[in-house]
Amino acid sequence: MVREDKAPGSLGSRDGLGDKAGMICRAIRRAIVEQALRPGDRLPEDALGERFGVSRTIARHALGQLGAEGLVDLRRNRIAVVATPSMEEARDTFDIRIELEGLVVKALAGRLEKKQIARLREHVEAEQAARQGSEATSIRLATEFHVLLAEMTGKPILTRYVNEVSYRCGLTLSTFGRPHSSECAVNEHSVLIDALAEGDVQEAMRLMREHLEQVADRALLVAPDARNRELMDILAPYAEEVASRSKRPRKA
Amino acid sequence: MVREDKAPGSLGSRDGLGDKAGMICRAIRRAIVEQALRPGDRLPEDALGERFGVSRTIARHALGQLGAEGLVDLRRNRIAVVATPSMEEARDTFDIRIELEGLVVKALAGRLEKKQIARLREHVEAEQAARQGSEATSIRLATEFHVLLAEMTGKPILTRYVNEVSYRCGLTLSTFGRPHSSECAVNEHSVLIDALAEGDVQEAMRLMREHLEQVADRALLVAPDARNRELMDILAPYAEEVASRSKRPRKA
DNA sequence: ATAACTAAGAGTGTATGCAATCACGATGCC
DNA sequence: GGCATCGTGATTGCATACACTCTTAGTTAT
Repeated sequence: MVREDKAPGSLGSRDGLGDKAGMICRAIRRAIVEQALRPGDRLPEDALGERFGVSRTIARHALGQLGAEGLVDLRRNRIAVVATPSMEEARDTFDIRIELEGLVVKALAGRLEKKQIARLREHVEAEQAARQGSEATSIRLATEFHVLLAEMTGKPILTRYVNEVSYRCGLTLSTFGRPHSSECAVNEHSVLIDALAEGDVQEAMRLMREHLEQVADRALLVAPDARNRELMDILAPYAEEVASRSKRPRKA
Repeated sequence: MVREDKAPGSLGSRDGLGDKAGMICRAIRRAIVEQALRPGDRLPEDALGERFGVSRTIARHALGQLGAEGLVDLRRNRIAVVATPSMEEARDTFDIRIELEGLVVKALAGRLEKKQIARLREHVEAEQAARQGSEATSIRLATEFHVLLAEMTGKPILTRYVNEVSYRCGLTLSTFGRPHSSECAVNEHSVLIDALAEGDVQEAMRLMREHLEQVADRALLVAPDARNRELMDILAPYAEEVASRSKRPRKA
């Protein structure tokens, strides 16, 4: 045996964590993107460990990773919570996403093999099918479409970053977005594939940018009325009124 | 007291780790960018813990973070080592960096306050001064210039990513770059500040892109002869010849 | 009744211990 | 002499234990 393993210095499928911590990370990421976990939800180390059948050590390690990815907020001596991106951060994240996925498109346009195109169309079909199913699956599949594209570039670092910002965008959607805001995205995915297959870089770039702008708009423009968490700023005008009733029905 | 803390959902200065793990992370990052730690160098948990006066638990946590950032390679049951980016990953990283720092420039051009400009010029002066000092300091300051720019955008996520790719680029330089390859970068920093101060977005973007392309070229074009690590691909053509001598003088 | 104070419970921060795995030199075989 | 095998030390994977901090409910004083 000549020792060839996989790749010496590449962080191919990141999560260098043993495996168990990686499992927890993946589970939580998925729960977040499917909005089963929502911003502000608590993630106590004990509970996580017990739920996944591991010790607090592992759960803690996993939380550390998720914290580094910006999906959970870690504050000293405080229970970890699912991150609540600010409006500013959200806009920031989408801007970055647009640039990164621009790189993806540039790398892919005209270079997709038939098999890859088929794989993409297959995924879009799954997205179509999911529109009648649970919204959670819809959102997850939409996110995974972008991840899939990134993976096809074969560029590990780019893939990793697209992955990360995509999940963060899912979190943003969860924070600010209205329900069913990912309606028409499926068609946009479809025409994007067309452009990529045809090799029209300019058009593909334009489509991707437009698509992401629209996703961002759908996610961000409806912020004020859609959610009632972190309402510090929304409530500010009413502060005096509220001051009378001192009870706060905070969710368990 | 009304509890206003700092910012609820922002990962301001990341490293959510208690403090000690964050210390280790910062120390190792710095050591890497200063090329005191070089690709492939081993980072055993015990040794780290002892060196920093903490237990293996903390060292391990820190390594986890660095692994997530792609600065160290974490493989199960293996000693952590400083990452050795492949040529492909290196190119990849620089591409991403160019896009991200493009965002920085776009956000900054014409919007810099006098104080900020002064701060930047001050930094460039420090870079100038360091050219006569140790190369380690030069490289670190050059990296920190870009980080400083990113911070001035006030965009936390963008700052975080620029930070990460910048450090990764430092690692790339360490892997492929020739000594003294950051010679003229200082001037490029200086003219970039001019363009930013003047508010010429187009010119600033062009300068930044050109600057980074040149940094990449200096770092990557000299790969074949400068270093003899990870020479799998370089040696491929000579494989038959090499087959005779089976000794491999691997460094301790 | 309200507000400040206090004490118990909950949860994190960190160190340590043990089992499992790996690296590497020693040993034996061809 | 070269090559495979084995055993020991080195190192990681993981769980547990304890100290410290924060939260919160109960309590007392005003």
